[in-house]
Amino acid sequence: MSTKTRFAPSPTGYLHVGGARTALFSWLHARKHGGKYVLRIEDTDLQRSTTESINAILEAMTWLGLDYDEGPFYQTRRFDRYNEVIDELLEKNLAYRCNCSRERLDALREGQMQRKEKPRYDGHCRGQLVTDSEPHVIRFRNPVDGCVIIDDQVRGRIVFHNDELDDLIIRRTDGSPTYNLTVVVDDLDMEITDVIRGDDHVNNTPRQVNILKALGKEPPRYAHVPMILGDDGSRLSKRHGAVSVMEYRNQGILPEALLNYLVRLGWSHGDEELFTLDQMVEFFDIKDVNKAASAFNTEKLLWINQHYIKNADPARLARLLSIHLGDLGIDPATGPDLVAVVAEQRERARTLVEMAEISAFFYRDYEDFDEGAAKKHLKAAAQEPLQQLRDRFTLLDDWEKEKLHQAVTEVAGVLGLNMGKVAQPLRVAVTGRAASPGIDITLQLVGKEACLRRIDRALEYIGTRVEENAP
RNA sequence: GCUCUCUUCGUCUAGUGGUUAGGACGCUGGCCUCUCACGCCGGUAACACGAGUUCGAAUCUCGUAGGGAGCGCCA
Repeated sequence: MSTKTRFAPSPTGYLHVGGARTALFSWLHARKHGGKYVLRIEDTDLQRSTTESINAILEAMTWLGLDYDEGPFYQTRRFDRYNEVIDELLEKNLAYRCNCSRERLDALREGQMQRKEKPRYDGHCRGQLVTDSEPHVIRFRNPVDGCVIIDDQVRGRIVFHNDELDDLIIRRTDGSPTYNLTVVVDDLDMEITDVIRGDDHVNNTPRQVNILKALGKEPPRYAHVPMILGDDGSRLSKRHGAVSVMEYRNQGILPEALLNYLVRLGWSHGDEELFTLDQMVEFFDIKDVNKAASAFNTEKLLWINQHYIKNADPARLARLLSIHLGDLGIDPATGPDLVAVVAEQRERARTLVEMAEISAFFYRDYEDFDEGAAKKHLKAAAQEPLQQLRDRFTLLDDWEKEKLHQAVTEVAGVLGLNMGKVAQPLRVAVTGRAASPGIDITLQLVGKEACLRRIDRALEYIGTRVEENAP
């Protein structure tokens, strides 16, 4: 049977990075083996499932580029099928009706807790005759002895003793099927060969295997991948910053960077850090995934993101950047060619948001000088060089970087100053800050008119500052 | 509490009985340089602990400690 994996999120929120990594591993495993990858929405919890969540998850999957071959399937549309299986189990006496009240169940649990036992159903209704006409749930008749052996592809062999397990509910009083039943049926019907999921499901696995055995079916291969922790090693939550995949997009992270970061969390291939999607497919092996949970490190994600920004197609970056410029209220059509700006800025930004921020001055006059930069560079000593630069620039018709570079060099030469003494005040004058791309290309892209205007503004600033400091 | 499980630099990891315990991020010293960044060269820092097994243990075994997950008419 050819390989088939699935990603089965429950639509009770956005897609978070842990889910995304599980999806990536499943996707890679399927692609690696030339198999199929299916998407299934586990929406049987009618209370908590929302269409907004479904859309958010689909959007995130699309953004990441984790395309699926089948689905999305919705469990809520498969209730008839689940009932069919439940009825079959009931008929074969592999399941039974239970009318234990919540009160009895609560009392049972409380007693067990007090006796320091593992809380579980005591099988009270196993031999009881409960009719169809009264309110009841259906429980699976779990084997009482023997054990379940799971040869997990990442955890290795795990053994569970049946006497640790109880008779789980597979159909609620309201007639709806429960998770452990629906996964089993779906994975069976969809012919899933490899179940790759978070390791919070390890303890459910023996129950699912027992249901499978009762149905006379072979279990799939399992691979339980560890969780992702926050920067501080505790469970990942909103207080760690972004956890939603789409939030990373909003913060200017490239999807290939997020995928690359995620694949290296718990998996490695020698000393390699950077992988294209094709390389991931080539080298990935679910058996190489680590067992221990790993902490999400934003610094490293930013480093990887910068790598991809540096190497991305400038035209594509320009398209993405224009969105972030728009967030700043800037229309890139009103200034220099965005692709040219990107070419200069892409090795200076770790995210597209950063790139937008450091590129804003190309499109509009800065609000104020950066305080430290102005203090350091816009002082009396800068007056003369700036004035001379202004004079030369005014006469310059051919506004391109070679000529501009020449002008700056000449002013430095004439005044007997090194380049820094001339270029830095000029940079602060033109960009408002102490850091920017090379001064010549910066001048060229900002444009003659804006440069002259901003130099005047800087000269004015220096003028008032000199006056104030005068005795 | 019970069941399952995890443990190499701050972080992600390589390592499968013999290594100066390697790489990457971060931090840091330097080079380059008109600034920032990129790039390049260097530094920092780890086998949780304790017993075994062995000539030899990060690697095998058993404990201990610490962490995680599960124990729902949630998924």
